[in-house]
Amino acid sequence: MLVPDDFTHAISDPTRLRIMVLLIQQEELCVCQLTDAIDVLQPKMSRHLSILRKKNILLDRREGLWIFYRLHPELPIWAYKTLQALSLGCLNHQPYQDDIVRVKQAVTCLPNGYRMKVQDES
Amino acid sequence: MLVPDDFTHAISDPTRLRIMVLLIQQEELCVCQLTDAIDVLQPKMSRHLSILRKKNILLDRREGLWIFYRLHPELPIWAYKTLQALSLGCLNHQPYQDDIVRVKQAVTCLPNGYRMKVQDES
DNA sequence: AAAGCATATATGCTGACACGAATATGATAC
DNA sequence: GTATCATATTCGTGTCAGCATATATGCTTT
Repeated sequence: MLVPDDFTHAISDPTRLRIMVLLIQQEELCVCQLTDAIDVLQPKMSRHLSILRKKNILLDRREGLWIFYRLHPELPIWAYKTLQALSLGCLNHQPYQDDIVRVKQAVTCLPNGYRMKVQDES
Repeated sequence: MLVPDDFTHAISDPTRLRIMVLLIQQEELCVCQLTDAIDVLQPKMSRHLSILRKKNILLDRREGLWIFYRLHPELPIWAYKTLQALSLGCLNHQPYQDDIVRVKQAVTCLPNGYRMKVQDES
C-alpha cells in the first residue's frame, strides 16, 4: 500500500513529476509518447516508469509493441488530490506547459504496429 | 519564487514532511517544540528548517530565546492545497499521528525565558 | 511455422554527484 | 554562564544519467 513517504519521494524527481503531470491530463500514454513529450533517452524514461509502477502509482498495460501507462486506479484519494493540486502549480511553469503541447504533437501508436507522426492540425 | 520542483524536493525528506504536517495543523511552533514532537537531534531539525525557510516555504520569527516557524503567508495556493491533500493522507499513518499527539504534550515556551512541561490534561 | 529483422521497452553496470546524519563549534538572547 | 538555535565539517549512503545489452512483440519471407 502506498504511504506518504514513498509518494513524496516518487514525485520529488523532476522527470517523474513531469510524467505524473502528463498522466493527470492525458488518461493514458505509451512509453514512446512520454519519451517524445519529455524528451529524455528511452532507458531513463523506462527506469522512472519502473519506479512509479513498483510503488503502485502507475499501472501498465501491454498492447502489442507498446506499453501504456496510466494512473493506478487504486491510487489513494489523498494522493490523487495531491497530484491535482500540484499539477495546478506546474501548469504555470516550464517545462510542464511545453510538455503538454509536445505530447499532443507526439507520434501516435497504431494497431498495425507502426508509429505515425501527427499532422499539423491548424 | 517557489517553483514546483523546489517544492516537491522540499517535502520529499521524511523529517521535512513531518514538520510540514505539524505546521499545517498548529499554526506556529518553535524549534524546541518541533524537536520534541518529532524527536530528532536539534542540529538536524535546524538544518531542515533552514532548507524550508530558504525556499520561502516557512517563515520564522524570533521572540526572545525562541524562534517560531509557521507556513509562509505568501505560500502559493497550489502549494498550500498540495500540503492539505498530503497531510490528509499522513494523518492515517505513523509517525504523523503520534507527532500530533506529542506536539500537544510538548513543552510550552514561556515569556520569562524558561520552558515548562505541559501537565496531563486528562 | 520457423527464421530473420525491426521496433519498443527493460535492466545491469558504472561513475558522478547530492543528500542526510552526527559531531563539534559559533552566535544570540537573557 | 546558561539556554536556544544555526552553521561547518566530515563521512557514509543513495540516486541519477548514460551506455551497453537483454527481452518481448510483430512483421516478413520462405
